[in-house]
Amino acid sequence: MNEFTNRVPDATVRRLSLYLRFLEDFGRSGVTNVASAALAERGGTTAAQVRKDLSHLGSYGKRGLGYSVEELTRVLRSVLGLDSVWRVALLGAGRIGTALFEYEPFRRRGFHITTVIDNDPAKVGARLGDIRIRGEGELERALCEARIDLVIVAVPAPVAQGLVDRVVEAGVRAVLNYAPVQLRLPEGVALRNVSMLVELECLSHALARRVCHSA
Amino acid sequence: MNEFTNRVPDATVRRLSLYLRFLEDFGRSGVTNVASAALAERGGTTAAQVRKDLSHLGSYGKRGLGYSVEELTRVLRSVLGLDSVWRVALLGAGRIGTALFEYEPFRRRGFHITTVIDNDPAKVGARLGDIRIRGEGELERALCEARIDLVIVAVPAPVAQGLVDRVVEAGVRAVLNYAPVQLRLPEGVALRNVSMLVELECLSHALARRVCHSA
DNA sequence: TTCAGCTTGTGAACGAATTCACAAACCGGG
DNA sequence: CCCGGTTTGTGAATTCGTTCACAAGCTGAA
Repeated sequence: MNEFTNRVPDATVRRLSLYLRFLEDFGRSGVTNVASAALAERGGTTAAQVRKDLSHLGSYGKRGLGYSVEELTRVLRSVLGLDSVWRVALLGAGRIGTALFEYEPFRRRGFHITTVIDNDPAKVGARLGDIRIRGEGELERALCEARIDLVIVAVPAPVAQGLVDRVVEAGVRAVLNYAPVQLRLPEGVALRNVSMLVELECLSHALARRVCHSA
Repeated sequence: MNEFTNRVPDATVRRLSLYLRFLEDFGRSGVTNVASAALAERGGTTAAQVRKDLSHLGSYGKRGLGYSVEELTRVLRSVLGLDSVWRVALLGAGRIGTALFEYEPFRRRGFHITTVIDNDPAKVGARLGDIRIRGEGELERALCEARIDLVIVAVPAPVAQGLVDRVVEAGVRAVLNYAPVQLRLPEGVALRNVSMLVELECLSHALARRVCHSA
């Protein structure tokens, strides 16, 4: 199974991201080989699942031995597109936006936020780290000048769709959305939603049902 | 199909959370009835999906008419456990923790953060909003006094597991984890992970492989 | 070399979630 | 009341993801 013949299922990609983190930990601890069972134990899944996931990428394990931590780390980084730097623009410099901007792991993984946009006149011109916050009017120019690959949306829900339409028009093909709206994008633009509320509400559902059952 | 006979599939619960948001919007716009097709259009899914999802809760639609916005809103709030206030503790008052603390929609939905813990001596005693930040040593006492239902973990990865063990020991049954680790919890405790990195890495995978995913 | 002990890679079985397709139900008008 | 237009609720079919089970392959030791 060649890594270019088949697309990698979505559920698998999410786990690859976890495996990579575990591999980096193993590497730091000086472990050189790791079995599917060890990765599974660490990630709360099963050895069969790990092997099936990795089999989508090709055949990088050695029977009887497991996987080379170094090699598999390299392969995962490549499959996840982490061996180049991605130029990222942040839309919205509010609480969430600022927290994301300052989130160290992003930069460590090669996601460089080089552009920040906010439509609050009080913020335009101010600095976030060493980036000057630019106004909404400069959106297209900023995206183009900085050759942005990916946009993080952290603006209030009502203005998100309008901004994203312009972002897509400007040629950006990947959007990470923190705004609590369902964005509509044309085919060919990758979208990922991170909803603070959805996960919390899943938990409250679990809590509420549990109470019911024990009663 | 009665709402207490069957458990609601996980994938469905996540969508219910979205539907609720749409219903609230519809309600504000004065719409009184809504068809599955309208909810689907708004949520980027299909009418059949919406009906299947809602059928897990019971039979609240009227054929030929659709769903009563008011009634369905009430039902969803109830199923998601949103008609009571949940007492929430926040572990970690760093960038992420602070942003979460100030995230308005949490409070609007009945998630009240009444306790904040941080192990940085410089922060202990300081205030976040009108809450006094308490030290790690007071964890158990604070959880117990405030009768906490749910904990949000926003501490650095290395200390997360240790804290969560104590939280579970203290009787908390739901954990929302923002730390980039895979937490291990006993049966019966609900866990949800929000990973800033996983979603971003899915996008970079899509960009690198020229595969388009939507979510 | 051969053997014992592990561990991978993968077809096949299984299970879960989504989509399809249509009978049943409802409304308003004539 | 009956009919035409509409929309739900749901079995059946399908697609997608996970788990099982085992042959094949590697290592190190004798």
